[in-house]
Amino acid sequence: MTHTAPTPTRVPPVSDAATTWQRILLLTARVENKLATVLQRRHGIGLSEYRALGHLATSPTSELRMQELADKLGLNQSSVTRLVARLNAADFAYRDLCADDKRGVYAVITDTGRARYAEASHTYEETLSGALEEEGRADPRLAAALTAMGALS
Amino acid sequence: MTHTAPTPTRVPPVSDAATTWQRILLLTARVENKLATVLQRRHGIGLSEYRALGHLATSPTSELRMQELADKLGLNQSSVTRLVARLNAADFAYRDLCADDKRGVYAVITDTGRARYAEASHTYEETLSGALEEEGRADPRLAAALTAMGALS
DNA sequence: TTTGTATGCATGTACGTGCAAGTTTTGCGC
DNA sequence: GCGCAAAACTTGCACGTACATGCATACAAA
Repeated sequence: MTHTAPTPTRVPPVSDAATTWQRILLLTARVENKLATVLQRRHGIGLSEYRALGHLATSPTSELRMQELADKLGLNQSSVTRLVARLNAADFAYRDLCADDKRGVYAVITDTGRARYAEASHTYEETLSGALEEEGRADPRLAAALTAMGALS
Repeated sequence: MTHTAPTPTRVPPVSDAATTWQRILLLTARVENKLATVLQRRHGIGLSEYRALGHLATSPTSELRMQELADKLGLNQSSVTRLVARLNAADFAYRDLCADDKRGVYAVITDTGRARYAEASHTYEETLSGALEEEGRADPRLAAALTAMGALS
């Protein structure tokens, strides 16, 4: 008889769902990376900063509670505390205490912040749709999915 | 005539592509978070560790060059240096020098690592498909897109 | 061989984020 | 009114990652 090597654990095969999920993650990583790089180079702001400004700028009152902003960004409270601190340091936003609920804090966008966002949004939109089109060309199945979701026209 | 407030910059509307992209990001954040939490709680390993083990385990030689691993994971080379160091500390992998190219380093999975991956993969696969189904139910357009890509059956 | 350049990693450092703990305020039951 | 849990933030700390740099090796040209 032949020697049997000390059998290493059999590893179950990777499912289609997991494989596809990996593709999705690599896609988002590439796109997010490109967005971050371009935004930083051309406008000197990060991705979270940009998106925070976007939410604040499109708020009817130009302000948002910290927790609201956290939810919209998919970050937690403490991250938003520091994010708003950075925006404040750059004069893109300031903190304002709620009169009615003294626990609450509003993040309010400044005109400077609004202007910076307006400039950057052109870059952001262009870069995003460009990147998505490119990804779509490289993977027709992805293109179909993105179109179905409204990210590609 | 009426007073005109000091006109703040007009902010261009957010495109459909950007809105959809945000939905995709929030989706991936939720799913990745759930995966990370469950994997950490039930098996004591992080997401990057799990995926690295997966790539190593499914490699025909049970090993990968550092840079290869970085590409597959969507991380950069320095992150992988530290990732493999963590795997090494946990006895899930070890570093092996290439004989032919003395610059090169292989990350090699151990039987312990392979076993841990095999255990965790059940959890991972279940959690992933569960999360995707749930997301799909909450958003039919997303369900269609995920199905088109092969992530949902 | 020697020189110059590229490749493959490792290390120092900085940054953004999450978690846990702490503070202040609110609201509720009594 | 009083106590007390919950809510809204902030802060300390640790972790994972990226970028820049450095080092050793490989390769090509002279």
